[in-house]
Amino acid sequence: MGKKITIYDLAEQLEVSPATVSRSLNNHPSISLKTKTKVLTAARNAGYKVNKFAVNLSKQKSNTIGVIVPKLDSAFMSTMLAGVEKVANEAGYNLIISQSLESMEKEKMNAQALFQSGVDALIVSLAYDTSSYEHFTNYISAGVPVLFVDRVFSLDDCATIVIDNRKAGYDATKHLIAQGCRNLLHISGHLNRSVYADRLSGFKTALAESGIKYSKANVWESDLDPKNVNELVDFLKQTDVSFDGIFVSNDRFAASCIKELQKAGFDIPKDIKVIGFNNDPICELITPSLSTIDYPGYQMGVLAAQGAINHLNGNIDLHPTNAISLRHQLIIRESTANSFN
Amino acid sequence: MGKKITIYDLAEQLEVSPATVSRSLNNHPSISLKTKTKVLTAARNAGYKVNKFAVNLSKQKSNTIGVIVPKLDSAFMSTMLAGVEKVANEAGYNLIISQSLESMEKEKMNAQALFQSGVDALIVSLAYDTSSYEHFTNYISAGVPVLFVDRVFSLDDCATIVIDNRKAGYDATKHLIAQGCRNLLHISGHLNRSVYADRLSGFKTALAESGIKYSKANVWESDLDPKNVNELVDFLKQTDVSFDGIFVSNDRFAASCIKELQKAGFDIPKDIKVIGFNNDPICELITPSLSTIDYPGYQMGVLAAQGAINHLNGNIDLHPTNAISLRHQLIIRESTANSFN
DNA sequence: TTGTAGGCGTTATCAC
DNA sequence: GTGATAACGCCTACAA
Repeated sequence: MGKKITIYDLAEQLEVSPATVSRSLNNHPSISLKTKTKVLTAARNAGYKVNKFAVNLSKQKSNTIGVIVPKLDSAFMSTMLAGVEKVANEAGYNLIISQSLESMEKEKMNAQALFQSGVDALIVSLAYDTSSYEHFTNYISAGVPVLFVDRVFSLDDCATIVIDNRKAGYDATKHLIAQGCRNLLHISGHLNRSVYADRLSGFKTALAESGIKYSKANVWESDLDPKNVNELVDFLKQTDVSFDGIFVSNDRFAASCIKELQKAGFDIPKDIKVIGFNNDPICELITPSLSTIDYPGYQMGVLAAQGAINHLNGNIDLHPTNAISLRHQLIIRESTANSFN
Repeated sequence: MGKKITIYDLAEQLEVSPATVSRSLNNHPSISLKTKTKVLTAARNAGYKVNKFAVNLSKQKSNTIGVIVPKLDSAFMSTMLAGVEKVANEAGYNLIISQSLESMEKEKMNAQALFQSGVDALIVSLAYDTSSYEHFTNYISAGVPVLFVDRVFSLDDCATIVIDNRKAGYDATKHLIAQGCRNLLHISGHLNRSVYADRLSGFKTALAESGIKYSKANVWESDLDPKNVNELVDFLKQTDVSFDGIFVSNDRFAASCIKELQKAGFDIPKDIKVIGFNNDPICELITPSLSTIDYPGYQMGVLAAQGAINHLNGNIDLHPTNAISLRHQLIIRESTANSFN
């Protein structure tokens, strides 16, 4: 454990001032090539490492971006984060990632901890039950940019990276209808989350457009936790309505539904067609394979990080609005097929 | 954006010294309750927030633990990280999480970035192809504790949190044998990773114990990326040996295998029984459901974080060795059943 | 119990 | 092109 060597040590050794050393290290324009290289080699030989703590204090910034996501264990989040990380690292930023585990309380704590630790920007995908945004106001009033991805709040001061969930919900529903479904059920997440509210809205539009009457009985609001899939299946077994098409706002839950419905004697897709959302790898592993909506997690991460960094660099965002919307795609598989062998 | 308020501001306002303010804020023992509360309330009213940058510089520590994992998108990693986070947060530590995406190069870069950013400890689960540990030596020589979880290096200076993979591999194999399998194939990850080497070792032991001859033909070394499952299936279709039992070192890959084998006309478990590893949620979603080995991700995370923090607090570790091994569990499901309806 | 003053390692503003 | 020197905000001997 060689003792830390500082710019003062180098300065002394080279008989120049600490300022010169500092400037050389950061290749400041007004420094002669000669001294610069002299300093650089000396630094390398001495095994000099900048002390980030000092840099941070001096510059009052951490070169760190905080990220809060509901859970880490989905392919969507993983790729989204890979996108964020790529851009962030290239720009010299570190990431502090934390998961709210779908709880607003935890999200609050994380937000506070990240703020305390001095992140330069915050990227958030909201927890299931987050209902207020007070835990972000200190960021906003401190001028720390907050960007939302996927599960967003629409705050004037914050950018959002989303897809057109209304259209996606519409597309999914339309597909079910095109496959002959008439008694549709939409399994939604918490309607506080705009992603779910928007998908429901698209669902309604599709029904209306096809002359299918909508009532509250067509929606099942859920926390989308596979643990609770049985409540739904019990309901489906009892209900008078014979649903023939289900649009689930989440692949994992859709997969569980299918499995449990099969256990309960339903034939998917013959009796009931099912479409999910996310294009999680699970879609291709279950039987029947799951139709779904695909959307670009990596891209969303890239854009979020770029947005943050642009803001930090003081670049003017080119977008007139601060909401970026990406394209989704309907993926048709077996679970919505008309005849499935 | 109220301007930052510092302990000097409070000191001036209260007509005490900055030191007193500092001590009150950190409730130093030698400070009168009266002044302490006075300072505390004043701080609250003024909306005082410590400046972590200054604290870090002063203390030369960041109160941050770095974590590097291969990928974030598995249930195992997510729960492991939840365990780490719980313990870390309770002890006042933040987490910087990054994913190596199974690449040693990325792992190196991450390790370096985290070191630069001054983490107080590092928790690592190694990438698929990591073959050297040079990128950790600067930690060790700087006295920063490095702990490995699950996919570990056995370095003298580093703690490891693992399960008994040898025994787990043995148990999985024994189960296949007990179910009547005689021509066994083990699909392993990279044997550089001790987890996989150990499971293979257990596999061999089980074979030997049951009087089944082992040859290299009984092992298929793979990167366990579901994208490459077809190579395996092609092999299984061509080979003369009619394998009747497969032990896959990873549930996701096992799930893909099952799906592809089914497409190729194999009946699972009738023709071939399959057991995986991890107890990923996927196990219960595929058909047939997947037998596997369960192991305690959350616990492992907790222990890793505790180990790190104990070290940082200078507590003497109670364990005579620095390798902690946790218990695993065989989970029997349909994919290894003798008669499956 | 409280105050003083130096240190933590860099950066940045002036001068020269 | 380079050098002093003052921040940056907090901690902590050492004094009082």
